Amino acid sequence: MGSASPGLSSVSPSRLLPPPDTVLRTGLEKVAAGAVGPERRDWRPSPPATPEQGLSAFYLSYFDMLYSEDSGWATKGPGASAREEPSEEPEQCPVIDSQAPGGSLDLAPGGLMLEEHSLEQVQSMVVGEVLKDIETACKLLNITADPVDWSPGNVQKWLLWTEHQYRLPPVGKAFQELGGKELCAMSEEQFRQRSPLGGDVLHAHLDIWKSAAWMKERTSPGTVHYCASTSEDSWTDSEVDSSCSGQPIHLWQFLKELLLKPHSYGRFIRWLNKEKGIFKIEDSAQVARLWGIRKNRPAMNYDKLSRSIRQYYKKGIIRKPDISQRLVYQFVHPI
DNA sequence: TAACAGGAATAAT
DNA sequence: ATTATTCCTGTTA
Repeated sequence: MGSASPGLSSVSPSRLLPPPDTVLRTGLEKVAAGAVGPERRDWRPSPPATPEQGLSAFYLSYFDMLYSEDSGWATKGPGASAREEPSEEPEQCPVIDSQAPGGSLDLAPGGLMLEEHSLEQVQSMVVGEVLKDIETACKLLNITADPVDWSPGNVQKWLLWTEHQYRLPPVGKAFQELGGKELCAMSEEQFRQRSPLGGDVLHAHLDIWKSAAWMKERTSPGTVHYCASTSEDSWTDSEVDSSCSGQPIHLWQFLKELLLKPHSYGRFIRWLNKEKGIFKIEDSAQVARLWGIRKNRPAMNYDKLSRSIRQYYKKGIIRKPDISQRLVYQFVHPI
């Protein structure tokens, strides 16, 4: 759990950086507004996989994290460090699934759930989580945090990932050939022109990235950020860095990174037994798609991804668990 | 029907 | 040279 708190305390944007905080917050509000907005819900979730409303899930997922295992001040339940057993429903699902189709997010104006914690606390918490998620996405997509530096290819990756992550309507080629600089220069209106359906929300997301990059530059030009070597959970988060090491990422590294972010990817892949390294791919198509985005392999699918996993058998990196189950694999690991 | 196993050729680095 | 991708045949649940 340790990875969250140091990062947050070091960022603590609410007091340090009033202006960008508000910028980021307005971005979030825009995004959240998109979720509950009146006629925003024409599009259907592109994959039939889960019935989530993309954006509310986005906002909620951060809220959810405030109570999740690796959060700093989270109220730990009775079975705090208990294992994640092979039972159904990963921990974040109840929260996300609980949203009524009407978008009853009880958290913006009234703050119904915030009696015990000040709104500011929560906000800075959310901001911190946003920053962390952006960093994860950077590693995952192999792009820089600052959108201004993006190549057209990076822009496409970001678009694909954002659509996918937040279930936006597909934007297609609307932003083809645009570099990060041009993208950042575009107004919300221009976004809407290019992509009438989700352009505004996309713009809000980009706004968040821009603000985050801005903040990052202000706080720590030479980021050393949180590399807390939380010993508590053994090898799982030890040598997964994957981005600092140079070299193209390996599939097993990629899978571990997804596994490390159950808030974001727990619906696609999750641990069945973290100690033993047993994990299950819940949504093979989505995992393959993410992998394809990461490797710039648009034709990637689970058939091919799984072939790559099978190559690990003889190398002793991944194997099938003793009781073989569909979509379940195990990292062999001598720690 | 989708996941699984693994051979083989090719591509990417 | 290693690793991943692509395509394939055949098997399993």
